[in-house]
Amino acid sequence: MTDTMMPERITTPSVCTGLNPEQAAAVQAVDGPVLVLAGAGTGKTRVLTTRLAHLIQDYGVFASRILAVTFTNKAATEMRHRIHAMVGDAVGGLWLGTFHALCARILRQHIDKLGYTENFTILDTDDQLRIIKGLLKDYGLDEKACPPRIVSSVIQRWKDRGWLPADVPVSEHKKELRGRALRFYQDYQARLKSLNALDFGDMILLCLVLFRDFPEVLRHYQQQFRYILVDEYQDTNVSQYLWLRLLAQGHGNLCCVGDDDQSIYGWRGAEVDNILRFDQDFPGATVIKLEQNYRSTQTILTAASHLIQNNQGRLGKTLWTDDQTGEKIAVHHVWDSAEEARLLAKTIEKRAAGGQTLGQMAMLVRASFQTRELEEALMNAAIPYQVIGGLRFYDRQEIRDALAYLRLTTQIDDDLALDRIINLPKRGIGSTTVQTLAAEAERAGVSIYRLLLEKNQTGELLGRGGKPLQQFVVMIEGWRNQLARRSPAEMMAMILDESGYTAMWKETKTPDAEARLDNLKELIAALHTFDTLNSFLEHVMLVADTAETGDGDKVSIMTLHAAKGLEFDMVFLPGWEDGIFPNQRAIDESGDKGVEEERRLAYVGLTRARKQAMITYANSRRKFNTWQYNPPSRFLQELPTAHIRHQNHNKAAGSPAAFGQYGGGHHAKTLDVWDESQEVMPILPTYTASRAQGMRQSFVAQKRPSFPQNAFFVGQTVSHTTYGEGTVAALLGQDKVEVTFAEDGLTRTVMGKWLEGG
DNA sequence: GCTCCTAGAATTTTT
DNA sequence: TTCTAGGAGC
Repeated sequence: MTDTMMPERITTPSVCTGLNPEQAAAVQAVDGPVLVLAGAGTGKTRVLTTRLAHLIQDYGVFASRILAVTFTNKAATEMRHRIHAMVGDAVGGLWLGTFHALCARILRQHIDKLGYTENFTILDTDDQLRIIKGLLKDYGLDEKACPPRIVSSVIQRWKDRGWLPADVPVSEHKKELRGRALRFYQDYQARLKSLNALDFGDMILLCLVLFRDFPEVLRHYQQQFRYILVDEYQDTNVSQYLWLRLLAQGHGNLCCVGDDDQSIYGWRGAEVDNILRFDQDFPGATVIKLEQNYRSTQTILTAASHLIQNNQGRLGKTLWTDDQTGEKIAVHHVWDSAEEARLLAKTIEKRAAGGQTLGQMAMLVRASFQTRELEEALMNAAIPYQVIGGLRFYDRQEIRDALAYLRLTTQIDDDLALDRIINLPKRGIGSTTVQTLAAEAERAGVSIYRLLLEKNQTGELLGRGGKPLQQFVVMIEGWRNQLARRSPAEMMAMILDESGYTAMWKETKTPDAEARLDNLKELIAALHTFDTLNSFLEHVMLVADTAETGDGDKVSIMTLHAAKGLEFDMVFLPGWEDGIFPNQRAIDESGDKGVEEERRLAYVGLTRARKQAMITYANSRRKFNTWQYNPPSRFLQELPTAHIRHQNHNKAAGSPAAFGQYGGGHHAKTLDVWDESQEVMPILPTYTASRAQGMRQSFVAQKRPSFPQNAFFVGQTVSHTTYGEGTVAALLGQDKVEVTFAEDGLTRTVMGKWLEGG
C-alpha cells in the first residue's frame, strides 16, 4: 500500500490502547482541521506521538509527508525518540523540528531565489545588537537616545507579525523611536543581506516571502505535507500562523495542539488569539478537549482552576482527576527574601529526611535574580541543587569566540565574526584600523575579509602597520586550505591552537579561565559528531539543546518559563509579591493583558506540582543595593481559601502586608506602619544590626519611588542629582521617567528615584 | 593601540 | 552589587 491511496478507516487501532476516550478521539481525528485543547498534565505528548504513529502505521502515510512542528528543540527531540520507540525506523523521513529549524531547511534549498546564498549565516541576539550599534554609529546617533535593544525589539516584533519593511503600517512605525524605526528596519535588512545573514525572525519571514513570490515552491510543499501537526500552538506568532496556514492549504489536514491557559510568551510575539480563533480560521474544525489530568492532586487542580478563572477570553477547560485530594497548598508569609530562602531550604531538608527525593523538588521563580539567594541557602544547608536555564553553553563568551573563528573560516563574508576575533587575542589590529577597513569595504561593496585578501595580493599589506593584517590573512587562508582535508573537530582544535586563542586563556590568571578552557575542550568533543562545519554551525544556532537536564538527585531551580512541560512531586513558588509576581514591568507595559499572562504563568507554576505546592511571599526583598517592599501578590487572593494553609512567620503585629489585608494602593500607609514595625524588629530571628540600618536607609530612599506614577506628571519641572533641572517628557512606568534637561536640551530616561519633584 | 579608571545604568521571561 | 561604555593617559 502506498500513502497516496485513500486512507481506510480503522476502527480500533492498536496504538490507541490505554488512551481515554478524548485522547483516542484526538489520535483518530486525522482529516481536516483539528484543535486539541490539552490542559496541563492531560497526556498531550502521548497523544501527539500516538497520532503520528497512527498515521504512519495504520494509514501507511510516509513519514516524509508529515510535518510536525514544535516550539522547542527539547520537545522535538523527545517526540522523535518516542515515535521511534513506536514505529522504529519508519520515522526516518519525518519533517520534525522547531519552526526555525524547519524554515532553515526549506531556505537552504531555495534562498538563492531571494538573493542570498544557501550557506547563509544565522545570527543570534548578540550579533543583531552589534549590527544595530553599527547602524547607530553610521547615523551618528547616541545609543542613549536610541537604545539598540529597543531598536532590535521593534524590528523583531514587526518580523513576528510577518511584516517586511514595506508592510509596516504607517500608524505603527510613526510611533516607534520617533518615526525612525522603519528606516532602521530597512537598513538593518540591507545590512543582513550584504552579510548573507538571517536572524531568527527572518527564518520564518523569508520563508513567507519565498512562498508568496514563488508559488511553485509553495505548491511543492503543500503537496508534500499531507498531514501537519503543531505542538504548543498557543505560542505561535502571526508569521508562524501564516506559514502554517499557507502550508495547510494543500491538504487541509492541520492538527494544532495547545493550551490557551499556558500561553506565556506574549512578550515575544506569541498571539493567544491564534488558538482562540482557530475554529474561525479553519471552519469546520474538530475541537477536542483533554481535561482529565494524570499529574496532580485534586487540591492543586482546583486551586489552579480557581486562579485561572480570573482571566477573560479563555476557551475554558476544567481539569479533573481520579487522584486523591492531597495536601493543601502551603502559603507562607515571611519577613524577607533571606528568610524565605532559609525556609525553603529547611523544608527541603525535612522532606528529604522523610524520604522524598531531591530530584522531585523544584523551586520555580519569576525572574532569574531570585535564584541567587535561594542558591546561597541551599549551599549553606549542603543541599545539592542545579540551576536549569541561564547562560547556555553556546552563549558563553569563549564558545562564541571559537564559533566566530569557524564562521569566518567557512564563510569569509561574515564581517561580524571577523570583527569579533580579528584582534582576539591581541594582534595589534586596533578598532580604528578595523573601522577604516570596514568603511573601505563598504564603499567597494565587498566584505572586509575579501578586501583584505585583495590588499594582500596587491602587496598593500606590506607597508606601514600592515604586518598584523597580513599575518591574519595568511593564518585564515591556511585554515581555509585545510577545510576539505580535516574533520570539523580537527579544524577547531587547529584553529584554537594556531590562533593563540587557547594560549590566551592559559595565560589568563582569573579563576574562571580554567572553566573556559574546559568548555573549549567540550566544544571540540561536540564537533566529533558532525561531518561538516556548516551542519555543526546550523546545529548550534537552531538545534542545540541545553544539555543540563535533571541528572542526579538534585533540587532544581528554574524560572517559571523554563518549567513549562515539566513536573515535580513538590514545587516551591517563592516571591509571590505584587511587583515581583506579577512582574511590575508586565503590568506597566501590558496592563490587564500583562496581568493575565502573569496569571497564566502562576497557573503553569502550580500545575507543575504532582503532590504538593508551597508558596511564599516576603515583606521585604533585597534587590541590588536597596530593599523593596511589595504587597502580597494579588494571585494569593485568587486561590480558594479552603485549599490553602496559611502560615505567618512574620511576628510583627499589625503588619499591613499581612495576608488578607491586601487592598492595593495604600503605599503611604504601608510605609507609615513599616516605620512603626522597626521597633519590633530586634526580636525577629532574622534581625541584624546592619540589616536594620539598611532598612532604615532604604525606607528613606524608598518613600518617593514606590509610586512615581503619582509623583510625576508630564510637563513637571524636576531636578536630577547629576543632570540638573529638566522637564518631564513622558512617564515610562514604575520608577522610569523621560526628562528633557534644560542644560543640554537632551532627553534622557532616568530613574524616578534620582529626581526631586518641583 | 592598549590599559586602566570612572561614572552611570540595570535587572523578565528566550526560540 | 555588577556590568558596561567611554575617556584619559601611556
